[in-house]
Amino acid sequence: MPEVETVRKGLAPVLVGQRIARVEARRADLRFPFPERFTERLLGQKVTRLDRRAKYLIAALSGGDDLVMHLGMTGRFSIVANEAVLTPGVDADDAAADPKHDHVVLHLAGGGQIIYNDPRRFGFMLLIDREERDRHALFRNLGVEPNGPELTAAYLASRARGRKVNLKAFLMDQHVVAGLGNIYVSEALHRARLSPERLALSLGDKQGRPTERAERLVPAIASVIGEAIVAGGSTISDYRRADGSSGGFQDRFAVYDREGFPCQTRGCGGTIRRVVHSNRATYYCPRCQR
DNA sequence: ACTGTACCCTGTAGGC
DNA sequence: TGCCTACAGGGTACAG
Repeated sequence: MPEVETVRKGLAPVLVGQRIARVEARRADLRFPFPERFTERLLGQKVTRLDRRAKYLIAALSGGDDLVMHLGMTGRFSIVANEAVLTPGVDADDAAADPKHDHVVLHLAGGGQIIYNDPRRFGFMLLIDREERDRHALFRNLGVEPNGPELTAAYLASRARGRKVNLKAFLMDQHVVAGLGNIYVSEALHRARLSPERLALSLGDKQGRPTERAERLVPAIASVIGEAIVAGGSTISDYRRADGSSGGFQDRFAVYDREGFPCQTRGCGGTIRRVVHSNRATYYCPRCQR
C-alpha cells in the first residue's frame, strides 16, 4: 500500500485534469480481460481525480466511470513527457525500458503518455460506474485503512472474535485491514511484539473487548505504514525493476528478509526466523514476539 | 462460516 | 555455460 500511495502521488500531477486522447491495450488481458469496449470508454474522458483505496488506484473520469487499477506484484507506471521518462517510486537508474511488458499506454491530450508495465500480469484494470463502485465485489467488503481513524483496538478485537487463523493470515486479509501486505504485516507484528503464529482471537477477551495486545497492534500498524509512505515505500533490492517502488523503507526493515540476523530490539538478543504460511514468507523474532 | 492449499504468470538467483 | 528449483511485494477459487 505505501508503494501504491507513492505511485499515486507521482502520477496525480501529470494525470489529473488531463484528457485521454488515445489508448493502446496491447493484449486482451492482464490478470483479467480488459472491460468491454475498454479503449472506447476511456477515449475523450478527462481524469478529474486520482485516489487510492486499499491497494487500488482509482482514476475518476468525467463521464462518471472510475478506472480502477491494481498493480499486483509487479505492475508499474511510467510517465513519458517531453522526451523524459519518469517512473514514480523508481530511481531513474533502475527504470530501464522493458517494452516487452508495456501492456497499456494512455496518450494524454497534452502530449504526455502513461505506460503500464507488468511482467507477471497479476495487476488488472476495470471500469466501474462511480455510483456502483462501493457496491462492487472488490470494494464492498474491504476492511479499514491501516493509517486511518477506523483502525482501533476495538475494531480489531471485534473482527478477530472467534477467528482461529493466526495473526499473520488475519492481518493479510484485506477484508480486515485493507492495504496491509506481506512486508508490513511482518514489520507491524514485530513492533507490536506479537508472534505471527498467535491466534487472532487473542486480540479480544471472551466478551470481544480488546486485549492489551490489540492496543499495541494499532500504533504498530499505523506507524509502520506511516513511515513507509513517507519513505516512498519499499524495494527489495533484487527486485527493483519489477514493481512500482524504490523508496527507502527497505533499509529500515526490522525483520523482513532478515532471516538469521540478530533482532534489533533493545536487550532482546534473539535471531530472526523465516517461516512460510500458505506460500508466503513471514519473518519474526521468536524471542520478543509472543 | 471458516480455514488452509493450490494456483494465476514471469523473471531471477542460486545450487549443481 | 546451462539446467533445475525455489521464490517473489497480491489476490482468488476452491475443497474440506
